[in-house]
Amino acid sequence: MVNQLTDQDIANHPKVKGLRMTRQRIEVYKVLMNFRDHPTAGEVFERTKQNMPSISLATVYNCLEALTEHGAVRQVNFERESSRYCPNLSEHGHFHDEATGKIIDIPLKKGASISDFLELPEGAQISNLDITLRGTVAG
Amino acid sequence: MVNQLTDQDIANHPKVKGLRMTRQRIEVYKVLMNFRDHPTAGEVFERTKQNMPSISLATVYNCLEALTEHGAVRQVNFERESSRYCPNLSEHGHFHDEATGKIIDIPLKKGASISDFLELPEGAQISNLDITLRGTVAG
DNA sequence: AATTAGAATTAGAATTATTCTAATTAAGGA
DNA sequence: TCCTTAATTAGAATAATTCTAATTCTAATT
Repeated sequence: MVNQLTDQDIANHPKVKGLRMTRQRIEVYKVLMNFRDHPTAGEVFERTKQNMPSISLATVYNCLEALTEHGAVRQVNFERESSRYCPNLSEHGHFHDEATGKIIDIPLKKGASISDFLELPEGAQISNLDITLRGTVAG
Repeated sequence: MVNQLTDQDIANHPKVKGLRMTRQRIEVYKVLMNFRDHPTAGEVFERTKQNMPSISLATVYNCLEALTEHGAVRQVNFERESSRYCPNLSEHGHFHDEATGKIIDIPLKKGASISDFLELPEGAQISNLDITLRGTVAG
């Protein structure tokens, strides 16, 4: 896959404003932005090594943590599999296609509210919502 | 906590019909049914040892797997924390209270459908749905 | 340009939940 | 009771992630 975003685009992206963008963090974020297939830390490591062979796995973990804590990236978990990383920050769920293994983002319907759907306890303040689906897609 | 269900109740529970209920599986299932607080495998191990000191951790894992595969129990995951186990088989989500650490079951509203809420892809067949919330409850 | 203090990176060790292995034991039908 | 199969067990192995401690980098300030 051809990269669409330059290092400058990445380093100046509004989502990373306020985070010190080192060379390594730029590479890691670039991998996530240019291959939006929900890679694991190990996969990100393999991909960043293409451009930056000296990067270490620990650094990839550190960068992913920094990006996640900063809110530039979401960590996605399927059961206890390796965490996966996703630069799509809009509210969305994840559908794991059991036939192909692909993970696809599922947008929330406009205007829909989680409280229309769940019996939330009185006074609940939701800081985080994860919706994970498993199944197949016809076709 | 005082146990409410006897071994006979447990072994003959409709949800485990068709599953060979060994002494160990009875103990494990009893722990889940009598303490409905979403314990980890390690916590189940500690609790079953009270009644059956000879049980091994591997067996607890095996029993939990057998019960889960049989559909008598649900495995619940929060990020990459230890798996937790839940004998509530009705469709529900899980709310993780960040203040108390408690996990509570969140029923789906009657009549609500996931497709009212998410833009599912054409022809999607959902085999499994997980909804996890994190936050706090006033009070 | 040099200094410096704090942060980031690195390699490798450590951790931890879970799974695997191989041997033993138990269950339940013949 | 005997027999076959499945379940249990202890301990080793695995794998993702985190930790440690040393080094290097950054960027602000002199």
